Amino acid sequence: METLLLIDGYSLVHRAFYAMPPLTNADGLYTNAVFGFFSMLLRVLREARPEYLCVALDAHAKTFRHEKFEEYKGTRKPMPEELRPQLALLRETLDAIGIHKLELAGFEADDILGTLAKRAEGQGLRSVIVSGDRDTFQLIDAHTEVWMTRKGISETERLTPESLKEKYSLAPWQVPDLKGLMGDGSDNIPGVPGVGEKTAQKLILEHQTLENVLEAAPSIKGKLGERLRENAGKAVLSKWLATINRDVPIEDEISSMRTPPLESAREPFLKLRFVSLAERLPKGDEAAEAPREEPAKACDDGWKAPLRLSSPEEIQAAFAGASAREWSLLEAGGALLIAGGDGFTAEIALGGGDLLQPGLDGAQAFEALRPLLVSRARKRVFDGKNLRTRLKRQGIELNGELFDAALAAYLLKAGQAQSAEGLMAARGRAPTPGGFYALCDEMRTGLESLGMLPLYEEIELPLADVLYAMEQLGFQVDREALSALQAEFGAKLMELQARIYELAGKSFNINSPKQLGELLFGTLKLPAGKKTKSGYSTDAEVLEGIADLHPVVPAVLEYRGLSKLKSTYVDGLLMLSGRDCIIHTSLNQTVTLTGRISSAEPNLQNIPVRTELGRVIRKAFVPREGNLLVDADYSQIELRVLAHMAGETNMIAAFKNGEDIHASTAAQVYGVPLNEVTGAMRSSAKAVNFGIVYGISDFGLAKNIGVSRREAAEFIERYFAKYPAVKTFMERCVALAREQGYVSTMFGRRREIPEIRSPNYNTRSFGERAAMNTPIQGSAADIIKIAMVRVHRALETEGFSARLILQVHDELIVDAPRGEADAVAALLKREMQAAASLSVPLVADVKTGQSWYETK
DNA sequence: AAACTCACG
DNA sequence: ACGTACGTGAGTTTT
Repeated sequence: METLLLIDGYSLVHRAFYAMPPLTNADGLYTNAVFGFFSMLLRVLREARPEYLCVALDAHAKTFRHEKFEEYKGTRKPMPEELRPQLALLRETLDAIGIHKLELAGFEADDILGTLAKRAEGQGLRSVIVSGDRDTFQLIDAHTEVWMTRKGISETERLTPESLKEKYSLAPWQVPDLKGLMGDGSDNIPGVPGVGEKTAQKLILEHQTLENVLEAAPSIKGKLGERLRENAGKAVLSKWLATINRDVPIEDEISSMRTPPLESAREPFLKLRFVSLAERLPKGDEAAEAPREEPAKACDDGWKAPLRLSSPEEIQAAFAGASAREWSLLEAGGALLIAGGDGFTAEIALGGGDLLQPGLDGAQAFEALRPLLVSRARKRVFDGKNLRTRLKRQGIELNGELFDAALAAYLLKAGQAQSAEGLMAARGRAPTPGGFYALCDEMRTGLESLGMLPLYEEIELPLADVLYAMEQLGFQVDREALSALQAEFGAKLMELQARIYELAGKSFNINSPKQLGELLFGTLKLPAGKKTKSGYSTDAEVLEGIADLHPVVPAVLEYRGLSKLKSTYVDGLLMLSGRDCIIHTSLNQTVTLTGRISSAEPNLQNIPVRTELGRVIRKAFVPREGNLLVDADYSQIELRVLAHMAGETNMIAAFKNGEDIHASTAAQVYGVPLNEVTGAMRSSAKAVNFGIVYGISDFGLAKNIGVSRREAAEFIERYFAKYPAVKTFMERCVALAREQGYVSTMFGRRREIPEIRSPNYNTRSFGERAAMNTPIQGSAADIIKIAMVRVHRALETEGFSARLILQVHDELIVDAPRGEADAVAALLKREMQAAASLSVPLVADVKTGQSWYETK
């Protein structure tokens, strides 16, 4: 019988941490917990010899199932500083070895273990669960053993139904009942106060279930009976908390969790300086070579053993007669992995400094590969935009049609940590050249079966080239204007600082929420508003609430605003613009859960605009010499998408008539003619429209517009009465997410929403709002991506030298020669409005200016 | 590394 | 009884 080994990752890492002396490696990194973990894993692997292996992790340090009992958590010790970084190290190392790991927001590792063990049984497998948590005893059955760590991690005790009965006089299913009575301090399960292990065991032995115990409580005498009666509710909840959920929506198949060859742990171990562990791995030539070929065989793709190339000459010779029409090219694990469609594979060790392999540096390797890179052959890569950027620096153009595994992986499942090694590991492939080549086939098939090939081929893949061009071109800034602002803001901040110290009667760090809170709510005794995890909140909302009570408060608000502007924007932009006065942002295509792109280093999608003080920063964003900025933004694209997707005739009519949508909503909801809508009415209608897009809740709306929750609820009700199709649409989004586990956009993009099935109210509610928001935000993102590809192509084919330089979610910015500006403005408007055909018009407004400030 | 705050759509 | 608006990235302080 085949075996599935299931590891309770964090439980063991914790045990290992406290069991091992606090070792650091040569780099000063704490690695004791990771070392202990793998030491234990190697031992268990030798004993269990599992065909399949999976490490379950809690998605968050905090356990969702227990959030309701925050008040009991006072006693929980915070995670030691030496441990926290090791959790990331553990994940990395698991990925590097190719060990399947699983974590799911909203579910604990226990739940994942329980679900997989149940599934394994259905597939005729035996399971071994390794954990330090006695909660897992409830998972024991005829096909499932639990191996409990002993004496730290140096031993494990194997538990079967028989040994559990013998040792604790307990059947596995009674474990939650027992915990319901005795509680569990380490897991924040309260239990019944005054009932410990011994009493709980006695009670369960006598009555079998918790419910029976409580039923019998009235006739139990003395203090014990009294406590049971008083804490019945707590006990029932504790039992529920201790019950492991065995129906977690896990997508990964057990078949994808093949135990990797132990040899693949050697390099990661050596990297961590775990020399003794590396030596415990199976030695000898047969062990070193066999696993290299085995996974390729398992993939049945007929790969030859990889050529190890270590000099430019070898590389050139190896590729001189290359004939494959399609290739894969991946930098991973310190090597360049290359496979050809004809079965050829090669590995080029990179990095120069490795102990085992001397290796070339990346630039040398790419230079030697130049003929292949510039050829028209098709290429499978991971993150083509990044590869292009790298190659550009050494003057190599990447030609040929690409398959981009990073984009494919993002479409298949947004939000999972992205690395080629991780992807291969998750699908049970060894990190070999052939493994990557085949992975790309698998992902393409995956996209096809989900109907996402058009989204991939017609939107994301061409968009990557557009984004590459935008990054390369960059946005010009007026450094002198920024320097002037730097001086101006700096001087003003000095003045404000002096005034604040005087008003406060002492000097302190105004940027420190802690010190500011002590001043305002301690020394000055001003009324504290919200609290944060660690003290009083001092955010703008709170400060505005007490601004009239002490003159230092408005001064602090002003200081805060100015300080933010100076450090984030003025100083930050000056630092990131070189002498050429060009800022190159990174436009990331695989970050957001909804399909938007994001901008970083610097983020040019959050340059101030809402206040005049901040807006002046946009005066420093200018076109190139002799050019103008042409800026076009979609008008109300999300609400138009909503009207279309919901098929809400009332709202569609308003858009068709070219009405001011917020005023129109106000007229509907307040039941007055359009011309009698007041500013206040429009403004609250606008807030409701926003709320709808975000996944409405009366609480959120009430907070935003400052009315009672009841009034907000009535407002929403009236809104839905006037726009019934919107209500139906929202309900359908939530229902779909619950049933199928994901929601979709107009163009077939998917977002998985596991939170919607969480037992935790907050987590679940979040899932519901995400289910309502994502189709809207995501469809709008699809549309502007289509527009970008269209605009980029139109500019090229129509012979303009104007080019796109930035996107800000519903806005496109083009740097255009003066003479082209009017034609480009028309082109932008035309292409953006034609990007999608909805049941409402798509409207884009275009403005031209000498700076970004002027285009608003 | 995490918390807090705040800039944008 | 509970308690959040959706999606991002960055600077500063604190742990």
